[in-house]
Amino acid sequence: MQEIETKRRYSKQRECILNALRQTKRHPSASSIYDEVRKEIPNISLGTVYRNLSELSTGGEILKIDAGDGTERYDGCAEPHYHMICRCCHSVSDIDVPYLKDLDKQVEKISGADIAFHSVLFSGTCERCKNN
Amino acid sequence: MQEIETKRRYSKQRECILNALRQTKRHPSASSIYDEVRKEIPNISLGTVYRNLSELSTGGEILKIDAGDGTERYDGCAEPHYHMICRCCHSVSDIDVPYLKDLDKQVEKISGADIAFHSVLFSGTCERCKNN
DNA sequence: ATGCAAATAGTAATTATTACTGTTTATAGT
DNA sequence: ACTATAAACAGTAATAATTACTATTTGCAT
Repeated sequence: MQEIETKRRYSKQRECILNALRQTKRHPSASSIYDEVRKEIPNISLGTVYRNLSELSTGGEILKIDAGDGTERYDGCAEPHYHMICRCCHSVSDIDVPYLKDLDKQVEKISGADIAFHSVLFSGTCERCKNN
Repeated sequence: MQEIETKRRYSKQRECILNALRQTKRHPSASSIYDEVRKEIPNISLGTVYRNLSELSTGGEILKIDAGDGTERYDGCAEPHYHMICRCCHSVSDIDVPYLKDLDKQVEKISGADIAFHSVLFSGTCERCKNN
């Protein structure tokens, strides 16, 4: 199954969005990325941010994370990995445990489905919030 | 840590919502639960559905699942378990593998956070869609 | 340099969800 | 059974995140 070949053109906006994402360890929402890139391109449109984020994410260059709190977050690191969201401050952080690829195979067997990947979201109280 | 004691009163609406959820193996969204319970209580309000769903879910009687497609889904089975969403038909199904409770402990150690639980969402093509 | 489609800015529309308000109703105390 | 009280309600308005639309700009192949 080949992806549809779309000739993508360079755009200052997309480059700036990608840079902003790669320069942070946070997992910003679309609107905070918007705030960030506006420092560089003051009249960039929020729609442009959304369009590029979803394009980059379907292109596999970034990761889209469902934070479970009603906002999508984005991750400049596209390698599959797990996340945690703090129930207190709603920050999203990377969790450095190996991706359980066996789990996908196991689930394929028992469910009959094709599994592309899985995501794990830990929920709890982050170290900072724990110590007030 | 004790939950705040709220004296809850019976309501036909809440009972009907809970029954609707428990009678299905699907994982309906708020609006499809609304459609369902309207067969029984035609003038029920959508706000009532949302209010009861979030109350039942914080009360631990049902599960709220982030489908990763912009809608929250609800599960009448409150035991923690994993789910799969089909990228084709967007149906959510239960995945019958044991909950990895060791993972929570492991993550607590390496992250310093308090982990309450984790959720796993498999993404792929369900058996039905696979066979068109 | 020119033409064309991709990408954009700005705005409007949509969707899911929450908040508000005046009315109804479950239930505890008489 | 009667009454008072606050939980729950229906109906509607408001909010928030995201997507769609449109006329204009721009990257890039010829």
